Parts: sequence; structure tokens; C-alpha cells
Amino acid sequence: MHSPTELAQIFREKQLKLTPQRQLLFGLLHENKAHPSAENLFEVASKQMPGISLRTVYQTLGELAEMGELQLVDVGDGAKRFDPNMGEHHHFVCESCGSIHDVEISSTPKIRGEGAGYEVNEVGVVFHGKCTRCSAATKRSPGHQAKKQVARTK
Amino acid sequence: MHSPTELAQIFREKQLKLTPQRQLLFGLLHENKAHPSAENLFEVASKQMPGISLRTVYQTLGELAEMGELQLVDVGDGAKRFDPNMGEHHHFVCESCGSIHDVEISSTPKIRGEGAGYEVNEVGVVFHGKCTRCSAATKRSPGHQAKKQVARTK
DNA sequence: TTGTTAGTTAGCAAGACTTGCAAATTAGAA
DNA sequence: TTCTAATTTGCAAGTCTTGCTAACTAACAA
Repeated sequence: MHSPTELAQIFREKQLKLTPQRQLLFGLLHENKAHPSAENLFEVASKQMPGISLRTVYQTLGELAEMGELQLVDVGDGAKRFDPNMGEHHHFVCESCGSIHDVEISSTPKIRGEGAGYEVNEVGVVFHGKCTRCSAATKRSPGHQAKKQVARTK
Repeated sequence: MHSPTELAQIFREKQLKLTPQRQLLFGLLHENKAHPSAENLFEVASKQMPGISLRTVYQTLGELAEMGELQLVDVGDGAKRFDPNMGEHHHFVCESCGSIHDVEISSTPKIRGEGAGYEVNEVGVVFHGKCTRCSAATKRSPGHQAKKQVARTK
């Protein structure tokens, strides 16, 4: 994702208006490594801009994703997450607190056997487990861990 | 997933009733490598048992998944898919026709760098690309490919 | 500064997928 | 055959997301 400073230029190139809503969302997203959902961003944005619409958040995030400014991440918890980190990386999801972390992997997996000839364009790897904090919490007091942060409880 | 023949025994052990609905769904799922969604199964099941409820399909699939008789697969297209293949494998999703194929990988990826110490319990790998058929179709007549099979158009 | 207008936002309805609930059924044991 | 706990149904409701459209506004020109 480009820096907020480059925003104006990028938008101008694409004939997109530099609205306060877009600037705010772009700014909030920038450097946000928490993989927020649209709802998450809406809550934060609402504090700085009361009245902003959830519809606008979805709209803007969709546009930024199309522009290649951010990645859509789906870890299967119901809501799509938005990740400004466009570098090649994968994700780790904590099953206790629901937090999502960017991770790098040793080597990109390859299909072997029957499907080896498939035309692959993208590979997504999602690790599930316990994050450092929850792992430590479990050891200290089994049964307790950080509060779930996921939007939907499935 | 166990064979249909073992069904009665398995259910009995878990004190589950061997209802016609369960037998039908279990049978339809067995050997089904197409990764059907609940809706897909409902359609097929309805032909053999008019009147069966979609609610029952969800209910039953959920139970089978809990029993470890099948896997829930989420490739991010909106609906959960059900996979009777309980062996260790991963998935390939065709971006043209939406079909999902089981694949095996050369080696399970490992986290490197910062997150290397995370407690990992599960690793899911999803490949996106074009299946053999669509890949060939594109070469023959660019622009055309098999009809999308996905339930929701996103 | 003002006018113009294409691009945006906000609200609300609606769509897709799932699940909760309660009444009606029914498999399986006695 | 009777009884009862497990199941199935149908429907309402919940979550996430998108379509639609009227009201609004950034950006450019005069």
C-alpha cells in the first residue's frame, strides 16, 4: 500500500476524488496490521468522523482492493479482512483470541501428484494455532485466554 | 469418512438415530469429490427425498463434521463446502469454473522469521488458478470457459 | 468566487448463507 | 403397541455484503 502522502497523486491518476472519507479510511488502514474487518474500520472511523456510513467503508475498501492498494483476506470467520501489506506473505490465525498475524513461510508449497499440472496463479496459506500471548496465557492459567476478538462467533 | 456400511454402527455408538435423511445425506456425501455446499446437497437430496429440509441438511452436515466424518472447507466464495476426504490434503480452486479439487503438496509450509515460534495446529493451503479443462478451453477459444459453478457471484 | 457536473456518500432494502426456536414427527427401546 | 428422547421442519432472525437512488460535493473551468 502506498503512503498517505502519495494518496492524492494516486487518486488523481485514477480520476478518483480525494474525499475526506477516503482520506480517513486510507489513513486508518495504513500501517494497520490488525487485519480489520469493514465493521472494525467503521467503528474506528466513526469516532473521527461521526456519521460516516458503513456503506462507504465497504465501498472504499472495495475500491482500494481493486486498485491493488490492499489485500482481501478471508480466514473463514465470516467477515472479510483488509490487509494493507501487499508484499508476499501469509497468515496466522489465533484460535483463542482470533487475532491475525502476517507471516512469512519457508517456501511456497507446490502441488504434487495428480494436480501437479494445474495452472496456479495464487497460493494462500493460513496457519491456525495459538499466538504467543494466548499460548503463554494457557500455560499460566489453563482455561483462560485473551478475549475473542472475532466479529462473529461460529 | 467411513463407508455407508459402517454408518449404522457409528451412529449407534454415538446414540444417533439412523434416520432416512441421515442415510441419504451420508450416502450422497460419500465419495462425492465435488466439495458441495449445503445448498448443492439439498438440491440433490431433494430429488431423492422431496420435502427434505435445507435446515436438516445443515444440521446433519454440522453433526457429521463434529463427528469427524467430514471436513468443512472454506475457499472464500461465501458458502462452506463439505469434504468427505479426511486424509491430509489441500485445495485447488478454479477461478474460471469455480470447481474445487483436492491436491497434495510437496511439503507443508513452515513459518519463518518473526512468527516462527507460534503454536501451529493446522495449516491450510488453497491454490487458485485454472483447472485443466478451463485452461485448455482458454487456449482453444480465449474468452470462453466452462460456466461458473459457484453459488454466489461475488 | 461561482457554476457545473461527474463522481461520491448515506440510508435503506434486499440478497446469500446460517442458525435459533418450537412444534410436529419418528426411530428405537421396552 | 406404547413411550420418549432424538430429529426434522418451517420460519424467523442474525451476520455480512451489495444494489439502488436521492442528496451531496470535489474538482475544474469561467
